[in-house]
Amino acid sequence: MNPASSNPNSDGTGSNGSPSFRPLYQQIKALITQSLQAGEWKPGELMPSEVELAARFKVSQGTVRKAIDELAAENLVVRRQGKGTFVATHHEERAHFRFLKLLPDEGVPHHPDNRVIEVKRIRAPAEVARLLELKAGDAVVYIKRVQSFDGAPTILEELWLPGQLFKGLTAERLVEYKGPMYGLFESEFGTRMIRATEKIRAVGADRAAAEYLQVSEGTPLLCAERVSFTYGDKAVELRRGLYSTAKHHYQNELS
Amino acid sequence: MNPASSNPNSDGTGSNGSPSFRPLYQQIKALITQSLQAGEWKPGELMPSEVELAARFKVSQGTVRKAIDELAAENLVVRRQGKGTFVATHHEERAHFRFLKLLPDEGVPHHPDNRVIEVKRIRAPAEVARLLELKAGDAVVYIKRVQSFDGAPTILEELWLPGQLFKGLTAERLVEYKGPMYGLFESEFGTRMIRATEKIRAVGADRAAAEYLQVSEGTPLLCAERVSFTYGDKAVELRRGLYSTAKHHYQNELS
DNA sequence: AAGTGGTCTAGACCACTTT
DNA sequence: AAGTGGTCTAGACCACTTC
Repeated sequence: MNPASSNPNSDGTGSNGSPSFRPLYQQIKALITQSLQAGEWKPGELMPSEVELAARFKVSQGTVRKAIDELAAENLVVRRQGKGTFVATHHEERAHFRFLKLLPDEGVPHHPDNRVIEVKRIRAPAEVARLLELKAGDAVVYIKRVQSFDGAPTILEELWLPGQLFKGLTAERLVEYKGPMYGLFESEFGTRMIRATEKIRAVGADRAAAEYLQVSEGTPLLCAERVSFTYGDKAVELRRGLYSTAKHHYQNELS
Repeated sequence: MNPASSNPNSDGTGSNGSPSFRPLYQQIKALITQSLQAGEWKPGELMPSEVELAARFKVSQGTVRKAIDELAAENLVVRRQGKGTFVATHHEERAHFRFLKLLPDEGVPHHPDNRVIEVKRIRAPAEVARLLELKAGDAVVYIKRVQSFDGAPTILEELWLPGQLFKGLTAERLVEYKGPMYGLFESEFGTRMIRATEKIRAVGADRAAAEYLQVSEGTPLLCAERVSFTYGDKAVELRRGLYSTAKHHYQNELS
C-alpha cells in the first residue's frame, strides 16, 4: 500500500469532522501539548523519544519530528542531541532573560534583588478582570515589589494573579523563594507561563513611585503592562512594571 | 548506493575544509542568501521552484526545502502554496507593521503622515560611526522628520544612513515617495533591511522635541534607538525615535 | 554498543493556483 | 492538466551522549 494513502485525512475531512484540512503533525502537536498541559511530563523532565512517540501515535518518526520542531520553536520543549527532548522550564539560566528585557547600558546582565512590598488577596477591579479574562469581583492575588540592580532600585512592579490558581501564595513564600518568580509559579502552583504581550509607554513618576525608585517626582519612567499566557492562550498574569531607565534600557529584537 | 553515503560531509570535514560539521541544507541556505544579496532575484519576484533549486545544487528537494524553511522563518522569503516562493519585500502591507511597533490605544492601526524636517549630508559623529560600523568622519545622510496620526504629531525621528549606500538621497525624493521608507531604500538604493535591534528608554521632552510633538517641555516620551541590518548582519541604519505615548503604545510580544 | 536527536534521500500523494 | 509548495512515509547514516 502507498504510505500516504493511509493518511486519515485522505477523505478530505479532519478526524474531528471539520471540513478543513488539518495536517497530521499538527494533530500530533496538539496531543503532545495536551500531555504537557496535563503534566504527564513535568517541566525539566525527559520526554519520550521520537521513536516512542511515533509508535504511540502510530505515525512515522518524521511526523513526530515536525510536531516537536514547532514545540521547540515555541519554547515549550528543548531538544538536546544525543540526550533527548526535555520539557522546558523556567529553572534555567537561558529562560530567565526571555522575560527580563531590562538590561544594563554597560556591563553584563545579572539577576535583580527582590524586595516584596505587599501581598494581599483582593477582588479584581474591572480593568484587571477584563485583562485576566475573569469576572469583575473574582479573587486575585495582588503583589507589589521593588527590584534592584547593584543596590539601586530600578523596577517597581505590581502583579495581579487569578486567586483560583494561586491559593497558597503568601509574602513569606515569595520572600523565601530563591530564583525567578516564574519558576515559583511553575513548581509550586503548576502554572507555566509560555508567552506574553506587553504594551509600553513613558510616564512620569508619581509620588509613590518616586519614593520606591529613589528618583524625583515626575522623572520619566518606562511603563510596561504585561499579560502572560499559559497553555491554551489562557491569561494567568497581569503585571505592570515601572522601569527607571537611567542606567538600563529595554532591549528588543525586530525581525 | 546508499543515499547518504554521497553526502560530501561524510569525510567529517565540511567542503570548506573547516573541521566542524556543517549540514548540507545550511550550505544551500547560504548559497541562496548570497543570490538574494547579489540581487539575482529582486524583492517581490518569484524565485526558482524547489525542484529547480534542487537540480541546480544537486541535492534532494527535501534539503532545499529545509533551507527555504529557515529563510521563510527569517522573513527573507515568502512561500505561497501553489504559486511559488517569492523574495520578501517592504512593499507589502504585512511587512509595514513589523517595524512600526507603535499602535493606537484604541481603534485600528494605520499609516502615519510624514513631514520631512531636514535632510543633509554630514560627517558621522563618533557615536553614530561606532553604531554603524563606520570610521568617524565618514559621510552619512542625516534625516529628521515628524510622523502624525490623525493630524496629531506623534513620532519625532532622526536617522543616520551610510553616505556610501545612499548617494542620491535628497529631501525631494523622500517627500515624493509614497509608502514606507524601507520600501524606498529597497527599490531606489538596493539596500534591504531585514532585522533590527532596539534599545528603549523613557526621557523627558526637550524644548525642540516638545515643539515638534506639541507637548509641554519635560513630558515623558519613549526613546527608541534602532540599529537596522541588511544581509550579512551589516548595519545600515541608525534611527532615534521619540514617541509620544499619550494615545499610542509600543506593542511587543514575548515568547 | 546502544540510544537519542539531526541530516539526507527518494518517492508518493495532497492542497492550491494557474493554464 | 500541469506546476507549485505542503505533508507523510521509510530507510539510511551522522553526531552526540551514555553505558
